[in-house]
Amino acid sequence: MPELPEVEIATRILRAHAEGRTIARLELRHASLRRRLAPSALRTLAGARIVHVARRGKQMYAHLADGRTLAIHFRMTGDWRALTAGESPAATVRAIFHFADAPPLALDDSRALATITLHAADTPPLPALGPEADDPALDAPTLLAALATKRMALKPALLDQRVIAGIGNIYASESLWRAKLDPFRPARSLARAEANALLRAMRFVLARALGDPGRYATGDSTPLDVYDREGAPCRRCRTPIARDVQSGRSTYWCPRCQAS
DNA sequence: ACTAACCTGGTC
DNA sequence: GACCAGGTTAGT
Repeated sequence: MPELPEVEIATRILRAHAEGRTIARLELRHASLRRRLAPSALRTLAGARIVHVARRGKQMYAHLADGRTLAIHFRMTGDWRALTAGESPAATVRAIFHFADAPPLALDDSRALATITLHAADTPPLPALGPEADDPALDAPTLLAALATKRMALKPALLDQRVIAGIGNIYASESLWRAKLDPFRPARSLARAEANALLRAMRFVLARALGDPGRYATGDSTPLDVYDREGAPCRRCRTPIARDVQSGRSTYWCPRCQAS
């Protein structure tokens, strides 16, 4: 489930439930989470107040009143689930925020790959991330400069969070289709007009997904143009959509519209 | 620059 | 039973 639009919605859920609240206890129900947050660190969270919830790329941050930061990353399958007091959580619930002054909030993550990490006040959380796709300071020359440092093909380069934070496997393919760019071209081969088209395409597909009320919950959602559509006709030219693997990830594209 | 690893669950 | 999955990182 989680690519950037889903993480943005999830961040809003976390904010609504946790911002301004005091943590009574963070319960970790999976060994992989306990490995990253030792019991001693976990204990220091009792009584901590969450003053601000933010998102950077696919990462959620809960900033604590004492200056520390809890970083939550869903990775492949996470989602928040509000629990009613006393409700017994599903087997796929890997962590539960118990609040002193609000109902509990559970991290439901079937694959158990999500991470929760705690960062000291003077330690900036986690890896260097590139600009957000919607950052007004991000323009074609900036994108070109980031891509110029890469030797790999365009599509895997877009998955590097240092280029643009938040672009995942689905929207990398979707953006390249919309911009009519060949995913296999060297990342450094883009012309400025192409970088501009790519930037606009990324902003369009992300905004469309974020505005789609059916995308996060179950039910109808805007159909994707290429992702998971191998063999189906291209919505522009009817050519069958192709699938290949780049850097171990599926790439979907139209061999005709996206030929270089 | 690719592969394995981290994990579980759904689908063929 | 085998293969696939929206992410990231460590190792080769």
